[in-house]
Amino acid sequence: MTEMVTDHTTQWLASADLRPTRQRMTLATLLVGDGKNRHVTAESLYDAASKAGEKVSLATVYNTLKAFCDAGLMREITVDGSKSYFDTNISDHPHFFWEDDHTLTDAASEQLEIARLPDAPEGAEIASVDVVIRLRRT
Amino acid sequence: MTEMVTDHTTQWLASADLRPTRQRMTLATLLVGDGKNRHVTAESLYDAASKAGEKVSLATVYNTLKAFCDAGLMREITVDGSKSYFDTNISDHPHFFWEDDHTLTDAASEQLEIARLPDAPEGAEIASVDVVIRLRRT
DNA sequence: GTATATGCAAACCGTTTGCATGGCT
DNA sequence: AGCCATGCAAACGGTTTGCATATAC
Repeated sequence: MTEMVTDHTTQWLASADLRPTRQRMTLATLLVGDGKNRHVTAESLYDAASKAGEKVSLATVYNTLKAFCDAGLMREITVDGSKSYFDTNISDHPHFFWEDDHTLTDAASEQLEIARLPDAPEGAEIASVDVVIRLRRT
Repeated sequence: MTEMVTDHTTQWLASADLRPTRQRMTLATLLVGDGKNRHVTAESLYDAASKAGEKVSLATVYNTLKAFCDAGLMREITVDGSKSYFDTNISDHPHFFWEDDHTLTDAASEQLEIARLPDAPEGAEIASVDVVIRLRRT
């Protein structure tokens, strides 16, 4: 009888029909291995993989993050013109952006209440509403 | 007796103690000459100046936009990872981002009502809250 | 005259791509 | 076997910078 054990990370990849290659498993484990949400840049994830002793090229990190986003497993967040952030939390929620160290964290979506939103102009519909709360350390 | 005429554009520069050089006057006129708000990228402003027959280098457009932002005359808006947008409307207000043609327009701030905002985490204070409403043409 | 702005081209940095190699099914 | 993923290095696009020249005050 075949063992049917599939951990969280394996399932995460399988749910998007992405082959569980060594590199993808490495990155996916770093991203969702512990079930927590994470915000990374290509560089930070590359560094994390390198520090973990895993060999992945930076181009593959970029390609993989893009693949994860295309597959709906992650979301790309635009907060800083100079680099891209990727979020494992794909639900609609606001973000804290720490201006001092250019870090991104989640804000609880229940704590944000938008009572009224501008109407979409003629011929357009709202695709999404991005809320970024910029923080300064006191 | 000296003529004291100072038009809107001249005053705009003067209010920020910026020397009214030919290039700055050219760009400032394109930006606020008619009193309307405008959203530009370095490239779009450079093109506008070129089409108007004015000679300004692209590097100067970048430097000038940065100078205008540093002086508090404009605001840089982050909506698209790949380029920077600059807004002549420095008041706090939400933006529409047209995903189809990567264009930025203002949304009326009176139409946005945020009833509740997440508390800033320990040791931090809210610097600003950016709201970007992404639009898709229907 | 002196400080500052400009132009140019080269440097920069994050990201993407082409192509040859290697791995998954 | 066949398709897809990977790695590398080169290309890319937006932005910045160093330095010589020109301009405002």
